[in-house]
Amino acid sequence: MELILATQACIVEGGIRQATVRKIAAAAGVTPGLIRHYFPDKDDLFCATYKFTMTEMARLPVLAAQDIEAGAIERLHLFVRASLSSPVMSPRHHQLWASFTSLMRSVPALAAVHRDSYLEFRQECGSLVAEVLREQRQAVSTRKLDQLAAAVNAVLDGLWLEGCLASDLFEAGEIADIGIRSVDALLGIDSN
Amino acid sequence: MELILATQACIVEGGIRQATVRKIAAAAGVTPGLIRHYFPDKDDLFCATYKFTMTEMARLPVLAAQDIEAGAIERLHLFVRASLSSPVMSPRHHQLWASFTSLMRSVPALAAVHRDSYLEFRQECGSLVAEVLREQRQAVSTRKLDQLAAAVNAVLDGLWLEGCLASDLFEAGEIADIGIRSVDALLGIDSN
DNA sequence: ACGCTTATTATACATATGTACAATAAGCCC
DNA sequence: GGGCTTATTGTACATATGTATAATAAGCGT
Repeated sequence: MELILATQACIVEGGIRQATVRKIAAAAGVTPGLIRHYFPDKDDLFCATYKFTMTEMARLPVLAAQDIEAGAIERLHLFVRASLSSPVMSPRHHQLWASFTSLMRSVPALAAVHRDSYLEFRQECGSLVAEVLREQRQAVSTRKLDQLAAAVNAVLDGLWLEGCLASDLFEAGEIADIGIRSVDALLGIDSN
Repeated sequence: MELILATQACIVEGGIRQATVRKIAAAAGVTPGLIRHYFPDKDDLFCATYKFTMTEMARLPVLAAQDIEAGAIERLHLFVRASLSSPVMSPRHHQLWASFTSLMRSVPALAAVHRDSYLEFRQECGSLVAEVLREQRQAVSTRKLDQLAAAVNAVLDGLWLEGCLASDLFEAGEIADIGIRSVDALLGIDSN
């Protein structure tokens, strides 16, 4: 666990390139040899760190959407706002995410982690969308539902990217506002 | 130019990690020393390759949107479809894009390239959106227009990501269809 | 043919890097 | 406390890697 946090720190500070076994060990306050005691090789450590990071990132939005008091639309809005606010939306998380996705091609295990977390997040989008539509007494085919989930997921991903990398172009909370309005538009909800 | 193409090939094949000076030179059919004759260092070669790649990717969508015969909405649709179809949307381009963005932190010059191409693409979105709104006699503030452009840009980015990485989950052309419907919804256009 | 610029190679070097392994320290159960 | 498992270190190695530089070939205008 210490090693995973140290790996995150190294990647955030200098990107994948600088995240060497030695630097990670130094950041964790141990010697390089220890890493191989816990992980068969460096890619395995990266894989564990990737998994941890994705879980960490999905936690807040999913938690926000579990507000049992709220209605479906409100829950979706909470989910969107949590996804498009700090700390989920941050240069730090983008750096981690980008670093790992760039390794998918050379490390198949990382591709599997990505696929898992992607499907999980998209399913969360799908559930929330489904509840909203049910609340609105709107019946749609599963295919249309899947497509709506993909679209909602896409807006969130895209705005998340913009927010992580160009937060200076937006005011505080503006991206989340755009996200909520966009999702409403996608689902045909009349905002205001 | 040969070197830039060789760099692309190496990154696509094995990711940034395997894109070493020697492998790039081998792919280009030259010796490693030649690279330093044209580029001060490796990061500079990466920078040039990134710029080339982004230009390459923006070409088709921008070209498609220049159809002078078509109306504003149709031009926007052509733009969306080109952005969300092969070859713009492909594992190849994703691998290139992901590799370079993961280096932004450690190579500031790459961050500048990213910022430029991002702003350019977003502005293209903005122009197309503005024309559609004008065609619809819909007046909006510049701020709202910027936000709409950001949202359209986000949907395109997000769907592009999904399509590059999970094309097996969609049928041919389905992502582009979703994109067009989503953009229509964002702009309040009644599809069909 | 000459001279100059550009293209290209060959070789070398210092260092960074992932990995391996034997040795030592620490924790813990009986 | 003895003995066993686990945690941790130190060191070594083979190799990959970016970079530097001198030497050579090629192109080309005059």
